[in-house]
Amino acid sequence: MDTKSHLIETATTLFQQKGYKTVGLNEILKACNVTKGALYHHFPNGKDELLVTCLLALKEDITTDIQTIFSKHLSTKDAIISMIDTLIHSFEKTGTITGYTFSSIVSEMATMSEEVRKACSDLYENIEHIYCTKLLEDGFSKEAATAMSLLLTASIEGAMMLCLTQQSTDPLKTIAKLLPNIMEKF
Amino acid sequence: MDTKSHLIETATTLFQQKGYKTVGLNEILKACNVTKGALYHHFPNGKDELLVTCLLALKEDITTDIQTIFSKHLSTKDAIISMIDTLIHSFEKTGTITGYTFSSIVSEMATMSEEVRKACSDLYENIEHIYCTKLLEDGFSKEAATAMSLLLTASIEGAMMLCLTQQSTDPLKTIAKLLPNIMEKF
DNA sequence: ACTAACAAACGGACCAGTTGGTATGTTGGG
DNA sequence: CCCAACATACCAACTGGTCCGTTTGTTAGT
Repeated sequence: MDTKSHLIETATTLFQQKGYKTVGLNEILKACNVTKGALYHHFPNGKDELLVTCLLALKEDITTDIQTIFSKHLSTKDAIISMIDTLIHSFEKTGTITGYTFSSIVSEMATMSEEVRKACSDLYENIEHIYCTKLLEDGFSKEAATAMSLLLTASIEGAMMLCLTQQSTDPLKTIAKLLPNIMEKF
Repeated sequence: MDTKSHLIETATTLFQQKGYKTVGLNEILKACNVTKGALYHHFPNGKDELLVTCLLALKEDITTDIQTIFSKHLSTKDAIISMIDTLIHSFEKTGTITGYTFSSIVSEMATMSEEVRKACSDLYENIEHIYCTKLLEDGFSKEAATAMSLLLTASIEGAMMLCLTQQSTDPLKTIAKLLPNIMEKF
């Protein structure tokens, strides 16, 4: 394979595994036996240009991948289930999630210490617990409350990520309108 | 205020704004006029210990904050709306989201270039578009499909973050069970 | 009341290693 | 001959971290 493609593939994997800041140029270079001269020949603007190239290629891959899954299934429901299933299997196999999102690249979570991971996990647990308690007061069943509190946590967390990337508060606003409707129907 | 607290507060803010890896010790030190000797006196294990301390303190703050909001409102619905509203206002005021989540700390999004942000934004747009198209085929109205595709994107994205922090596939599994139910009721 | 002893709380120089980036040299195909 | 495609050597800037000296406050003994 040509040097440039080799560089992109290796860098993409490393970025996904460890995050952009964590991965140094030398690490990428060593991983695919390419010298600095070659890198700056193909990417005159250095690391940043390499990242952008990786993201653009990845975007195409992910989009067609999801597109394929959706064309295979009749309803959105089935497609979503199949898609999440793919994610779950990938996680169980590799121990991390790299597909269908950029967050693994812009997140340093994978490289954080166990203590840090635990602190983050504890926070989400606290939040979910608050939600769950209130939902039980609202009259939800135990199972429904548990599932719903997770949906609340996840969708708000995800909406925050979307707001940051879009530089807009629209995602949170939409979620805020939708979640009450959903809760009422349960 | 004592040096240690000062250090924690300054570091927390910087970590939230720029991400852990991006912020150097010297930057923190300069920002609160503290020397390296003082830092390593209070945090013998250096940067990592400082981060963990920040996270633990932040966890308490966030938890009690959300707890307060939830105790003020009668139903979960009202509490969630109020909470998201707080997030939206905070975003509109400061230009970024730092509250109620750790993702701003473990994410490098804020420090990424405009090109990178755009690439991420485009990916989410692609994904949402796929969802939306399928939902319209399913018979959803235009507004419902738009809102629902955002909920799907956000909740899956959030669930992935939860899986990474919890080192478990449970969040995605729960979401996979819940989302079909929700889609059917619309 | 005076002081010796000790420790906590720093201040700041210094360190090796690594970072992204550049400048120059070499090579092989058209 | 020329130019793309590298390779090599090198660079300043910065990274987190260590070491040791100094100040300040507290305690204990006489």
